Amino acid sequence: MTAIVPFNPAAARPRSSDARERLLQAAAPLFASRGFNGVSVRELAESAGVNVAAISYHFGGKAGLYTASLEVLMEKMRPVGGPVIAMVDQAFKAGAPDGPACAALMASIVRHILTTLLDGSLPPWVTQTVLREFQEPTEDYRPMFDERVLPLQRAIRKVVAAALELAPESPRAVLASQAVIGQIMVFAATRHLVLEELQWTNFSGERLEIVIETAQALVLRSICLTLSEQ
Amino acid sequence: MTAIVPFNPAAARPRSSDARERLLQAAAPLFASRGFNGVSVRELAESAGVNVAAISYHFGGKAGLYTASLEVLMEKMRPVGGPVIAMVDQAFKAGAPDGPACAALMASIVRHILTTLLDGSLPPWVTQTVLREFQEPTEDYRPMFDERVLPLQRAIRKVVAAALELAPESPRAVLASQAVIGQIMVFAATRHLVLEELQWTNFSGERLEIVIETAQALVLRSICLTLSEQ
DNA sequence: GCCATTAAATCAAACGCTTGTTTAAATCTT
DNA sequence: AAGATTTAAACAAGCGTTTGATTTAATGGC
Repeated sequence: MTAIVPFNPAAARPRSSDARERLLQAAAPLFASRGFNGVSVRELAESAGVNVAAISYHFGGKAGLYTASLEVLMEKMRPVGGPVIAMVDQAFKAGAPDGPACAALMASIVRHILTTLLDGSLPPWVTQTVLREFQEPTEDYRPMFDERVLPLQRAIRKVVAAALELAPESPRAVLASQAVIGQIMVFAATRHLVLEELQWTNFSGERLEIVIETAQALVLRSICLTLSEQ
Repeated sequence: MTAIVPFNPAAARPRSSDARERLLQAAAPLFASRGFNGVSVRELAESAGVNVAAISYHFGGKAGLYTASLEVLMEKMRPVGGPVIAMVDQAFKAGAPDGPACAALMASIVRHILTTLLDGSLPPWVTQTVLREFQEPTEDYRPMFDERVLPLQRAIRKVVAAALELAPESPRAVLASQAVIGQIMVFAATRHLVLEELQWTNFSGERLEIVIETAQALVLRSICLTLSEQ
């Protein structure tokens, strides 16, 4: 009569708990491609090779599994924004950097974000889910957004504001940095369209380099900067 | 036993067919905010104030209603891309325009797109649905994409390629135009985030003007152009 | 002008099926 | 032996769709 209540995700798990891990791994790509309502618990269970009841048992229900899979997904996003934030903090440690330093910094940011997003090391369903939550947030998403996405936005805005000599909180700085973010993220958001248009199959190697160089050139020009080297 | 088969959308509708119109109007916002699987037929019917059976009767099923509502939605998108394509065609009638002409043309394009997307005349669920289909296309969407979105992309690419003196089919032109499209569309895609960040409630009047001017400045600089006037 | 005729549209109710969840027995692990 | 885990089966509720009767609106013969 009383429900078995083991679903404490943080608690030390006494056994190997095979099913839990298998579900967590199988769920994310399915949710990513068809959304929460587009996937049934039976499909999730079958894809993970476990019994349907395992979902309620380990996660308290379908919604709990979604939340948990969203958390592991956001963890995978850490290498995208983390280094960028660190780089910006470092550069601004001794006051706002000058023009050439800003240019070099922004070039590194563009390269790092596009590399981590496009080079294939990050599973495609990660960006897929983040973009979905971006425009149609579930309530679970908000804290992750505040923790992961917003600091990245703020970091980029600092650089843009410095380059354009604007106050970081001014409307123009907010809008300009949003435009810059759009310039970069569009390649992740429309990944398959770009690949189709160029008749490419992926962004590896030389092709990624072309994307990065083109994006760098446009981003830097848009905020009145150029790379001084050569 | 044989099904009544009146669901011919194009055929002249003999009667007023109240329910059909009411469903079509109620469905789009619901589908937009929660997706095809997120809305039930009973909810659709109740929201439209009609009987559940009306959906199967008039559209052949829930999927048919979705397709139909996607069509009226794409029709609402016509004023966004249509004039842009016309403007570009006009400007390129006598060969590629020179620098200043390109700058003026691109400035007009940015102004037109941002105005139609943000000034509130277009219901918010229109862009919402388009962006959703963009990254998670249903099969109904593809022909509409080819008809509406692709020509707009091509038109913008022509201008970008002309400004950067690249062949319109070259990878760099494709990528650069995609970055420009990202600069513009990011304001529609992250509409609520930008509003929240600026503590605005909408993009009307003076505020829209700031957005347009900022976007124009960044887009033009990114493709090596400036407005000659003043 | 009026009333039977006919087809379209609407309706409440039920259809078969899938959904997410729960149960209680069986199986593992220590 | 005892608790954690897995299992097949069943659960109620909701799903999209269909049914057959009823209402509505235009038509044609008189």
